[in-house]
Amino acid sequence: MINSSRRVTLAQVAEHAGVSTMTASYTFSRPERVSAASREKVLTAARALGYAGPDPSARSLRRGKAGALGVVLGEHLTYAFDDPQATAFLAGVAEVCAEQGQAMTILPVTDASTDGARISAAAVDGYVLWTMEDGAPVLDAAIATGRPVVVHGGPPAAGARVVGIDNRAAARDIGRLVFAAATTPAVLSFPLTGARGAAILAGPDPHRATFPVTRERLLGFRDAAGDVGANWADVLVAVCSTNDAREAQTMATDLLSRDRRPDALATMSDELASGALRALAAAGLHVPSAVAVTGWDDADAARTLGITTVAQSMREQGAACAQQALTQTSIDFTDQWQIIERASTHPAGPNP
Amino acid sequence: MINSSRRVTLAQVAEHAGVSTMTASYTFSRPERVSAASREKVLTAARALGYAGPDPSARSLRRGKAGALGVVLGEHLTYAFDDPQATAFLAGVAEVCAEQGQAMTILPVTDASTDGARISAAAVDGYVLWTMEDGAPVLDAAIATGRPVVVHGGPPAAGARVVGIDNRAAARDIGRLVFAAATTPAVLSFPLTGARGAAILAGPDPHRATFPVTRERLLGFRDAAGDVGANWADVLVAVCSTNDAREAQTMATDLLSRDRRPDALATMSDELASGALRALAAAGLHVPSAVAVTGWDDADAARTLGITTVAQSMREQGAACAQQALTQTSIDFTDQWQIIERASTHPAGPNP
DNA sequence: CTGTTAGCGCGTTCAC
DNA sequence: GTGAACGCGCTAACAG
Repeated sequence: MINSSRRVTLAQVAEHAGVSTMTASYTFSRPERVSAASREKVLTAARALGYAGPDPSARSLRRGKAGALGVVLGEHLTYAFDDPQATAFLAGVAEVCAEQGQAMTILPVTDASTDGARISAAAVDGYVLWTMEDGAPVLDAAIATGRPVVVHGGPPAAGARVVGIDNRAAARDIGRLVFAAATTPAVLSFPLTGARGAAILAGPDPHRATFPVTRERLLGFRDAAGDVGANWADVLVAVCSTNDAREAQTMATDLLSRDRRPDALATMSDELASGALRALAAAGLHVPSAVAVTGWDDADAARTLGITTVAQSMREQGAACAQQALTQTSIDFTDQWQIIERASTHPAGPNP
Repeated sequence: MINSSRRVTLAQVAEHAGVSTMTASYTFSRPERVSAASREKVLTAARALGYAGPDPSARSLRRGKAGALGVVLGEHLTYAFDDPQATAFLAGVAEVCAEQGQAMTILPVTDASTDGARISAAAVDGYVLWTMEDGAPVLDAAIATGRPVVVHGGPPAAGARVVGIDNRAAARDIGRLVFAAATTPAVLSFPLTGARGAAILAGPDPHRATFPVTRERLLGFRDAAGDVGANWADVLVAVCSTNDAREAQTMATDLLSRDRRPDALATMSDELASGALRALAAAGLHVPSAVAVTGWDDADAARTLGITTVAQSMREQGAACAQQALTQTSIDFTDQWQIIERASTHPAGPNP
């Protein structure tokens, strides 16, 4: 006997069961507060009427909780799901959501004019943001809702917590390693801004980068170049438009054809480093004796190809972001990174 | 002048602006229906009070729309985000959600006893399900909500649409190709059930598989074995517990050590096929002359390693699922697959 | 273009 | 253990 009308309500179920609405309500939210007999009557009535449980929106309104964590990926979603780092991060977020019984709501970002509205229109209890540019309107929109906001990798903002490693310190450390014996250091970089143009720049001001993570890493590489006595103005920075080995190979090939051929290549990902290795192999240049190379992330490729890299766990960082957004606890990741030395760099000497 | 009280409501904003609640409401949902002057007053008041826009849950309740599509991944979320096919599918779903201005709510599935409740408690307008087992309670829970349900790959269920290719037909086709010159065909399979045990079985009944996609492919391989005159009861099926090349390599090595060494290996993914190729290389067996091999999906690995495979677009299937759940349109994917012949099989002769 | 009325479906509150 | 009112915050439908 299935009720074919618009929608079945709790009140109807209660009436059908011959109990008050509240008894029916308790049957679904706190079954232990209802006598077994009443519970049975309610559940039977629910089945008879095709009632699948309390309406989620009504429940959210009344309780003041949405039961979901909002996740905003700064990149176009296509990129995001293609990027292993991003999916590892999402897996971490998802894990915590599952533990806490929360849904995970991914908020698509498309064009700046409507994004803010979509962010504030989302029925979520907090936000986790990934790869935000400086001054991203989405970040402001999230903060404006008054709900907890955690942003991975920055930028810092009043009303938002930042989770992530100290990219500058890590870049300086690995930069010293790869640049150690070099006379002509160079860098393979992520895009500096959302405009995403590929280009080769000589000693660009790191502050031109509006992606905080990229900026911090450039700053660290610049520190490292200084540490080994190189002049940053002479350091070529090849900016790739995407985190893609093929493009990195092209850019690296270009770098290697320059008059002053680089003899050390610090890159911002193992993916970019893989591309660089291919370019070096094609050019017949030995690694690390002719050119030293480093990556970032300690992805599978780094292990397979023997790339010295910065290890960090995106998955744990994703979990920490979710944790903080959901429970207001605080977890510090600043020092949660580690240099993994492999064959793509000269063995480090004793520390000075 | 920021209001520090609990929560700012539309009515408060309206009062502060000196207009009616409805004028304030229209300012946010249909700005064009409000005079510029009123709109300005409302927006100013909103800013003054720190009002970030209408409460999403209240709006959902009133409108009867959640503005979100629910996505349920049958696997533990960890696996899901690690699997390139799953992320491609999600990217397709996300793309359509973004187009339609809908959020994408991922519903974590953990233990069967509470999953159903979480499904029906989600504030979503429809469901897309991925990798469901026969009789999955989650599927029933989704259908019971009365909202549109689309399930990728099956199982078929009253009240749910199924999207996916004809796996049996595709398996039969590629099976004929790989088994063509074989006397001892064998199969490398996904898990048959959620229990996920690894094992080598001789001619198992395909209906033992409770994952519909796996079942259909086994049926197709069995058809193909019959087509080339092999006795299914003699066909060894190595069931891997995960879609992982390393495990596949182990299982393939085991297969190859058997008395009647297989001379053709049909696998259910390019990942499994990659593992098989490694095992064959290690055993010094030439592909395809000693052993022919096929994969499935046309992933990067298939291109790189020259694996004959079934090409299908998970991304498009994800998009189609979302489209159907959101707009009730219907898209047929049955025939949207294609055999890509590469070096891992003997060239096909003219069709009989 | 603006205002009034009347709930959306539920759960907290406080009685019994 | 159960029930009756009330309102969470908003917007459809209708006047005016």
